[in-house]
Amino acid sequence: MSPREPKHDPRPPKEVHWLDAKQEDAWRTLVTMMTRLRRALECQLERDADLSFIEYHTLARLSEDPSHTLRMSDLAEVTDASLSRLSHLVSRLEGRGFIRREPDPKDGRYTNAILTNTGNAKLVASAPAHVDEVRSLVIDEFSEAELRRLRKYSERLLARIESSQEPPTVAGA
Amino acid sequence: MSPREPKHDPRPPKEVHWLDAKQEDAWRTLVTMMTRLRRALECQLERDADLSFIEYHTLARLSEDPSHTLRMSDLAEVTDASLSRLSHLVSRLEGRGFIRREPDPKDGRYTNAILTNTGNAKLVASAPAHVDEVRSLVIDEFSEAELRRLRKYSERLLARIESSQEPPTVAGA
DNA sequence: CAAGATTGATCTGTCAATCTTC
DNA sequence: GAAGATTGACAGATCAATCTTG
Repeated sequence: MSPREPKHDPRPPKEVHWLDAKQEDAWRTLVTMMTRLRRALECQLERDADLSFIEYHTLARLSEDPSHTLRMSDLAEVTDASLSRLSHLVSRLEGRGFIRREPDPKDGRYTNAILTNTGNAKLVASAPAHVDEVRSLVIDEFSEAELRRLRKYSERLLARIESSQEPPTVAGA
Repeated sequence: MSPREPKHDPRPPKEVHWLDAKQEDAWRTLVTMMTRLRRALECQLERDADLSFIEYHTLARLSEDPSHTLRMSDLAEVTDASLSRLSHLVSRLEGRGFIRREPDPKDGRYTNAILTNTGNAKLVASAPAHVDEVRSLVIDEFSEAELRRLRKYSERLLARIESSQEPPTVAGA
């Protein structure tokens, strides 16, 4: 059933290297934290701004560009969304008047997503409460040094994830 | 627009306490890490076991009980799911033969979710590859001391989240 | 025809009823 | 009637086409 079952492998099945108690504990705590932190933030935004986490960040990333404009594909990258998900999502935000889309005049293959005045106003109105929440749930808990360490740990995890997703290299290449 | 706009508040609008560059950086890195780690694990499980993260953990939590049985409400707690979400989810797992449900004989208000032999076999077949992934993405990156610190940080965040969700206390109570 | 983007079908999660048992 | 659980309608995400532009 498992694709990694060594059916045609002459070696005996590998012993599974289970997590020990401390590792298991650390892992579960991390998973629970990630789940609940995400949920807490989603709830705050939904309640106070009627925006999902990713909708908020879509508006936020657009607002950071001097011309309040990003290509759909770039916006997808910075929001960690697939282009398909972003396209659906931007359609909805467009329907609410927060974003509009137009083809890039330089190259019609690209679509520019543009933050409208309404969208910017929405962000400005929503940001304070959200920043308060991020502060009170995360930032205020840690000293400067701890926050640095937390960032460093996150970066190390990100590096692992990235390298695990690189296409497999050809042996001997 | 924002519910926290002090429309009828005589005090001047509060200055928003924005994040400074380091805080912003730490926060974004943490968010990105949580997003991508979750996605990496979801993908591994989907690919190797045709299970979502929460489906896997539903089977796993059941398997830890000596009688491979938990009440739906308890299972919802340990998987961090709403009862409604769990009910839909268990229906699907039941359809695949991994779980069955029966009313608690002691008290018909409760429903017991029971891991079937098929479900247990599925878990046993799926666990090694998943544990490998957790190891290679997370556990192997950190020393024992670092892992302890990571757990501690997560616990502190969890404590913040919990206390932020307590019902507001009555002043003077 | 390759890259960017959209679309539609399907699946999963959420929310607000509803049902059941004590 | 209260707690546990389920249900159905709806919103959102994913995946595999499909469409468009250069």
